[in-house]
This record gives sequence, C-alpha cells and structure tokens, in this order.
Amino acid sequence: MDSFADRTKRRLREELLDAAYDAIVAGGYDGLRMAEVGRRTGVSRQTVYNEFGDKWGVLQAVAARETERFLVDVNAALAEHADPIEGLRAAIERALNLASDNPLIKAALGQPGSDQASQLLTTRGQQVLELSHQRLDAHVREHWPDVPADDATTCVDIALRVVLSHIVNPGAAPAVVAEQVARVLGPFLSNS
Amino acid sequence: MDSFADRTKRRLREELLDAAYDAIVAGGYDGLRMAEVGRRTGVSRQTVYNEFGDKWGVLQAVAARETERFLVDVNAALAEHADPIEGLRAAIERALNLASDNPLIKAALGQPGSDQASQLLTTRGQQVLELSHQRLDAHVREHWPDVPADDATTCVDIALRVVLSHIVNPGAAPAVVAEQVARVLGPFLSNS
DNA sequence: TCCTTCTGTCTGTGCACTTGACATCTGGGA
DNA sequence: TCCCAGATGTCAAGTGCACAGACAGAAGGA
Repeated sequence: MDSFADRTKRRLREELLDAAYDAIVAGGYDGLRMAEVGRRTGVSRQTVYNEFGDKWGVLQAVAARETERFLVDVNAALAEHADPIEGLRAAIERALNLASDNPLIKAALGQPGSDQASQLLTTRGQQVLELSHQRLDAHVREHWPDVPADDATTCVDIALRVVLSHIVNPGAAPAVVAEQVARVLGPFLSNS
Repeated sequence: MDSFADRTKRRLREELLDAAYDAIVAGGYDGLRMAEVGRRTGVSRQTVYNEFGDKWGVLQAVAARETERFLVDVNAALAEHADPIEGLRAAIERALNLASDNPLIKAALGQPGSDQASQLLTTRGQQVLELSHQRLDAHVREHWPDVPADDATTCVDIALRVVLSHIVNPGAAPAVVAEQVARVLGPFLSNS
C-alpha cells in the first residue's frame, strides 16, 4: 500500500508543483508554461496534462498545496491560546503577516492589472475558503468547548472572509485588523 | 538526460541497496532474503532480480557502494599530507580504524564460521581491489609528483593488500601497522 | 520422507510516460 | 490585412518497467 510506485507518483506530483510554483512566482499565471513545467521536472508535456488536466488545474493544485501549508501556520497561532477571542486575534494577525510575505500571493496580486491567479482569492475563491474551513473548523470545534459548533463555524467564516479581503485589499496593519475583528466578534462568542 | 525516470531508477537502486545493506548487517549473506529486500522497498521480488541479476549480485552491489564510501574517507586522509610516506601512513591508519567500526565488515566477518560475504574480502576480493586502485591511483599519480606512476601504483597495491589482510585478520593496532608499513615502504618511495 | 522456504526463471498483463501529430487561439510584424 | 510563431489542449500509437503468478530445483527441518 506504500509501494515504491506510489511514492514515485507522489514525488512526481510534488516536483511538478515545485516547478509550477517557481514559474508562477517568477511570471504569474501568464508566465506559466506547461512545457516548461515538464522540462524542469524532466518529464514530457503530456505528463503534466495527465497529472493536472489543464493549465488552470496546475494553478489550482499549486494554490491548494500553498493553502494547506499556510493553514498549518495559522492553525498553530490559533492553538497557542486557550481563549477563543485571543486565539482568533492571534490567528488573524498571523495570517495577514504571512500573506504579506508570501511569494505566491505577491505574484498573484502583482501590479500588471492583476494576474489571473488572483481570481483564486476573489471570484474563484471557493477552493481556498473550503480548504480553510476544513482545517479551521475541526480545530475550533475541538478547542472551543463553550462555543456551539455552528456559532464557531460562523465566526470562522466571517473572520476568513475579512482576512481574505484584507489580503486582496489591505487596510490597516495586521495587528490592528486582528484586534478590530476580535473586538467585534468577542461579544458574540462570549454570549454563546 | 536527467529525466524524472532516470532519477527514479537511481533512487530505486539506492533504496534497494539500503534495504539489502540492513539485511546483511542484521543477518549476513545467509540472512539476506531477496523477497524481503523487495518488500522493504515496496517493490516486487522480480524487480530485485531485474536490478541485480541474482543474490550474489546484490551483495556485490552493496559492497561496491560501501567500498566507494570507504575510499572517500581514506582518500581524504591521503590528501591531508603532502609527503607520500606520511600520507600513506595516515591513509592506512584511517582505513584500519574505519574497517574496525564498519557494520558491513563486522557482519561479513562475524563469528559463525564466517559469512559468505567475507569472500568479498578474500577469495573474491578482486572487485574491492580494483575499485580501490581506481580511486587511489588517480590521487597518488596527481599528488606524488616525485614518484614514478608505476612505482606509486605498486606501492598502493602492496599497502592495499596488507591493509586487506589486517582487516580480515587483525594484527597490531592500526597506528602501529600504519607506521610499520610506512617505514618499510619509505625507502622505496624516497629512492624513486 | 514429507513439507516448507528460498532461489532463480519465465510469461503475459497493465500502467505510465513518451513521441509526434494536429486543431485552435492569440499577438506581433511585414 | 495576412501570416506566422508560440502556446494550449487532445489524441493515438509505441515503449519500458514493474507486477502477478506459476513453476522447477535445492536445502533444511520435523
């Protein structure tokens, strides 16, 4: 069940994603070349299509992996505080700080009329939201014993959307935004 | 020329060698099971045969890799001294010390009437000698400018055989043996 | 003596990657 | 305006590699 072939398949996918990641960071979605991803990985162009379907599939896969990594970090911030409100504040601040340094996000939101990749954070943001919910809801339901599950999910959803909005369209500094959101949502969580 | 498939093939071989190495260290040549090597690597038994031909081929391949690694270290000792005699002494001492700690050698020479693997150091020692010559002659010809190439090779050959003999059948302590050989070969090298 | 276990070999099968060709679209230049 | 270069996406045929499964033969143990 963990054959050499399985590991090889996983490794191939990872290396393709690495190559695609580099290409996107360097030149955005438009600068991404299917043939180049294959060449850099030492594999044919067709193999890239076999793995991801089409070019948009490559971008989605890269974004999904990046989102997972992102969330590991954000979740850690959330876990560092027993108090829900405090955890929320820390997680939001961490997320905004991470986002501002993230090469992929920077490439997606880079100046030239905004890259098509930016749609993953806006009009096609479904995947990011769902992945984030999967990761965060699980944690929140387990560690916020005093908050009803539905309320916790609602809270996560609102915070998520606000954070996403600030990533695409920055407002105040991360710490300020985090404090703001925590203050607004605090009473709701306390009354639950 | 460095396709993903090529890298995968190399990796497969390395992992097979790792599994075989562990098996030999644990149970000697007799304890080595072709099926187990495949299983541990996540590959079929047939694939092990495809890669190495037969069981003896596995042992040879493991020994060859180990020999190469061994020689990197010995060569380094040789390179640490500009003076041929001093280099020879250091290399011999290093080789004997490494050998006494080497798990593979220990397994091959372990008590039970000596494992079949020990033949690689005795009656079937050709491969080890040739590999060693390849590595050491090149270095010696380059770094011993005052010694004729043929004399250098002769010297390496004699030292090699003495060292091999001491590995199989230990005599005095490494430092003593090294000093001995260096003293005996010194005049020959100096007269060249 | 039977039974188990391991080596070594062979055959056919399936999968994944490759190759090469092709239709289509788009932007740039003569 | 026309043409062409370069890109995406699709397809079919070819190929290499590992796998499954079976078998013979040797060795060792109950």
